[in-house]
Amino acid sequence: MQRPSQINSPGTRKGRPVSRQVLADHVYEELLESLMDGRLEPGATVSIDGTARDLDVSPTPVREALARLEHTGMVRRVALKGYRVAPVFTREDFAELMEARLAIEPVNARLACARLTPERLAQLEQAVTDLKTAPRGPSFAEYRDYLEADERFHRLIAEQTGNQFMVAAYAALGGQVQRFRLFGGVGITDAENAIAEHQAVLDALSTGEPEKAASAMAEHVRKVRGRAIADAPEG
Amino acid sequence: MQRPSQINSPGTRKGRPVSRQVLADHVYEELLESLMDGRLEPGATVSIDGTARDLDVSPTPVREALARLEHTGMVRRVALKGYRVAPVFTREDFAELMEARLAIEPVNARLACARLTPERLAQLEQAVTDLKTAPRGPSFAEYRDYLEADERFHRLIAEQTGNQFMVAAYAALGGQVQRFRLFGGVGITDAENAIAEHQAVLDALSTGEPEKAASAMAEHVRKVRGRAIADAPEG
DNA sequence: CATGTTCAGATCCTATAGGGCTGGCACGAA
DNA sequence: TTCGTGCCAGCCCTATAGGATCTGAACATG
Repeated sequence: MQRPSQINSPGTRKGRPVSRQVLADHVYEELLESLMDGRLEPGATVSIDGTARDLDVSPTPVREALARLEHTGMVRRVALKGYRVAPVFTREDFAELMEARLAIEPVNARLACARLTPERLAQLEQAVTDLKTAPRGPSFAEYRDYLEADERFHRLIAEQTGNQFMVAAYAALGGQVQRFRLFGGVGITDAENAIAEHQAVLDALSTGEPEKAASAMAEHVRKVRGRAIADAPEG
Repeated sequence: MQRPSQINSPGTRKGRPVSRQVLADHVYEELLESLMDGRLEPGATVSIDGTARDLDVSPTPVREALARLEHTGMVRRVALKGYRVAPVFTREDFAELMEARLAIEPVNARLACARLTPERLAQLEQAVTDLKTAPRGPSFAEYRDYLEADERFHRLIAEQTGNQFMVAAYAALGGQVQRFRLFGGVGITDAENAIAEHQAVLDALSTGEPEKAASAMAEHVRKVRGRAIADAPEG
């Protein structure tokens, strides 16, 4: 084997990392990052052998990583032909996503309200703070942190429901990823408004008002949809 | 290679099957069936090499199939330790599932109502018919068709929303599978009631009443929850 | 008896080899 | 010029080999 043990080199076995890494995990994260950074554009083919060469591993772990990615909808597979990055996000896709978020996220907000713990609340506040302080320059890289904080806020609320299935349902929307893929299709010109809306949701949660949190979340999603459609460069 | 080409043997190349099979797909379906039939019990280890031997294939396609299954929540993986069938469905898990279904399925029913096509309606009617005629004997095998028809009904409604994300969210609930895994935890003693409730949803859909369809679906889920809790053998 | 060590078999994980198919290019014929 | 044919490189897919790691049992030690 060419790469004996970058992971867990024999000399450093003290305490042992809680969750050891496997090459396929590394490949998975690498591919995910490429997808979110836009280095892999929608429609591009993702060659198994090619990716293996790029990352200097064998095709086996790449296959495993891609099999997992396929289930997220980020890449699509055609038997005996290989993987492709999922096609571009159309306006209709966006409308569908917002419709689905509108069905799920207000419920999450309501449920989260009941089971909110102080430390969880602190995490939410941190996310909103990060939203406010994140740079918002013109390039993609400068929006990365903003988008990450945005996604983190919504994901935290899903997790705070304490309901594994609501988390799974939220994750099925491509939470983390769709947000990134939207960039380019609809620019982010609504930061100030969006921050205020997040703050409103947070306030309702911290004061323990479930219905208010739900309606604030619903309003947020609706407004995001409205602004995005207004900003959409093509029709 | 031991198994030269069961698939696409060179002699039979006429027209070519539209979607050729790959060994990993076959393994995936085989494992899924084992899981649903209960041959693989919750908590049991799923050995990669062992499965490969059983199915007479190499470990490579087995790894790929398991990587896909992991993302469905049916099996869990621990790095360097292997895969296990997901633990048993507890009462709390069940409560969470119902809570999530209550958030998602009525919305699906409402959306489906708007976009219902005649052929789609026919498929729904077929599902309800199958529910009525399926055998309901004492053993698991005799409930298979019933459970399948039940799941099909709900999945069809999700698909009829025309919203890919609602379909994904529904699928995230483990639609197909959780139902099967419940067996043993909560018996199916409510067939007659459940059929009537399905019929009510179907009626509302066929007469084009979105709100009525949504409320009928909500009532159905709530009643399923109620009956299951009443039937639960342990608590 | 309790606890730590050693060892062997099973298992996971990765690399490599090779078969089969696909797509593109060159080359030649109409 | 255009079309058809053959070749070749690249890719997907599966099998196999072997190193790394885990597990459980036998064994030794306090």
